[in-house]
Amino acid sequence: MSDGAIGLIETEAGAVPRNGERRRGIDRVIVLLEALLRHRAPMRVGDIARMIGAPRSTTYEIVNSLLEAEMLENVGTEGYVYFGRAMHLFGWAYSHHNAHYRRIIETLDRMAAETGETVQLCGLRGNKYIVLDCRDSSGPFRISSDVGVEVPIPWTASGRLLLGHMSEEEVEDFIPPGDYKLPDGRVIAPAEFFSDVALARQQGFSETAALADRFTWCMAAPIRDGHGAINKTLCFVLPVDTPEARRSELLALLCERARALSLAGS
Amino acid sequence: MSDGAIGLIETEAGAVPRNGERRRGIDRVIVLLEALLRHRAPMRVGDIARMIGAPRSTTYEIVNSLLEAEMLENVGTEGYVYFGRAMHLFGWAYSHHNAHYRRIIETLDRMAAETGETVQLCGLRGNKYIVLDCRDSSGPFRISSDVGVEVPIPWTASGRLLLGHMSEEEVEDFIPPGDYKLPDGRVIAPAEFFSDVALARQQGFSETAALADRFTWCMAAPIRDGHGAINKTLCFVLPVDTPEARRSELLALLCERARALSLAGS
DNA sequence: CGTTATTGTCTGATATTTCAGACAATATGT
DNA sequence: ACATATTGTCTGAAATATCAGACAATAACG
Repeated sequence: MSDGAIGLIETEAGAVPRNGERRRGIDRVIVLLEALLRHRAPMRVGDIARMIGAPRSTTYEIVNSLLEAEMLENVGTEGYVYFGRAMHLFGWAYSHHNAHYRRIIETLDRMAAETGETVQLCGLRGNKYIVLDCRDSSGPFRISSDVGVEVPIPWTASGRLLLGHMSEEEVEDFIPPGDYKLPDGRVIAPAEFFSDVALARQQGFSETAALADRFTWCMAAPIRDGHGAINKTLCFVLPVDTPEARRSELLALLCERARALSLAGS
Repeated sequence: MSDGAIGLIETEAGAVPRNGERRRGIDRVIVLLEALLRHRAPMRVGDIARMIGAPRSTTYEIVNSLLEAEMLENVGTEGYVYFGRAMHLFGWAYSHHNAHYRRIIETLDRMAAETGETVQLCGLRGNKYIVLDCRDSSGPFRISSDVGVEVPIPWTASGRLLLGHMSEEEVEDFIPPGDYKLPDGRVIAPAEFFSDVALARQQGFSETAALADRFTWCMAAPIRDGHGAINKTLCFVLPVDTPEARRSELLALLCERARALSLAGS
């Protein structure tokens, strides 16, 4: 095995593929790309095969097709592959076709330039939180987090805002029980989390200090769509020891910019 | 038909699919995504089917799979689809896994901020030129070009640099004859183009004035890889009437930054 | 209103793709 | 040097995904 722990990814649909069962090439491609995204590093074909639970011969076949299309590309000389140039182009097309998204990205750029802090755009993917885009701090204290990696919602300030439209019961059904457990072993009481969500809704912003890790102070403000719903949030990720004066200044900026990006009610 | 001209895309391999012939789902996916990239706007399933030469029933099947994976997403309410969020995440992973590419992007950002001009990163895709990334001018005179769209190499300043490693004969074999014809009908003499390529190699930069269109002055400088080869170029796209003093100042900046991004020889 | 084109969903049959397994050629470890 | 694991490539055969075409339901048009 090349490195790290590589486990079998269970696909949503068929739990245990019975023997003699086959899977469609397209589905293999989808699972493969998602596996690569989670792994966040080039992988070898053999490891990919194990990770997505596909036969090696099939995996070679698929990988070669994707390589030819530049959706994947070879990295290094040891048979490693990772996302290719075509993916960059598709992703670029996605993020620029839509005027609203373009404005958001411009704001992200401007805020990063003005403040020098780490700025993120966040949202949900299923019942997990993900960073959709970010600009890393230019300072020596660089906290960077990976775009697209799924994180339990209760670990995040943004998560508290993004559940604002749900009742306490809905939130309870929505969050997998294990997601209240933090990386350091502490467990957030669900009741406490529900009241955090309510507070975030009332305040119109959310903050967490040293929650998912000991070093960061996160603050999030909602970007509302045309119906007033919160699909995305704008966040600062600061060193936890940032002085209060600086924090409140940044919070005000964050809320102002997020409000400016929100669409008028329909 | 919804809009615009939608022609049949010929796939590289099988010229005319004989009747009774089938195509693999994966290949359909690849052709579909490339078609969507060229079209640069949301499309309806029926139009996609026509464009990629696939049966409608197959196209629905594939599109629905990709929608579920968020590789595509619905746009509007009229059955239009375009690239989805997952593509953004895959593309982001591509462009950040590699330290060199990250440095290039930072340079792009900085140059755009410092000069306010349109800056591009360009490269080849097969025997065509494409813009890999860009930062549009902030000024009122905004010339934007689409990332990922294939353009004949002789239309561009970058193209002249990117062929620098080829002999005159190789260039002749490489460029499709039709690519010497400019959008306005003028035709570049191949001999003239070859000497442009030689000049670009000798100077270490390339400029074109009012070539692909009447309004732009383009200047490109090479980014060299570890072997001294030119894979990518850095460009400014300026209004054609930019004063000479400003142009030479920008050219100097461009060459300096491109050189800084080039990797030391191995 | 009749005519024509489109959309989205189903169906059954067959051409094809996925799959298990074998293979030689390297690596890796003891 | 031996045993073990891995890589990349092929093969034949069985399971099935792709395909043509039909269908009802709208939409577009004169």
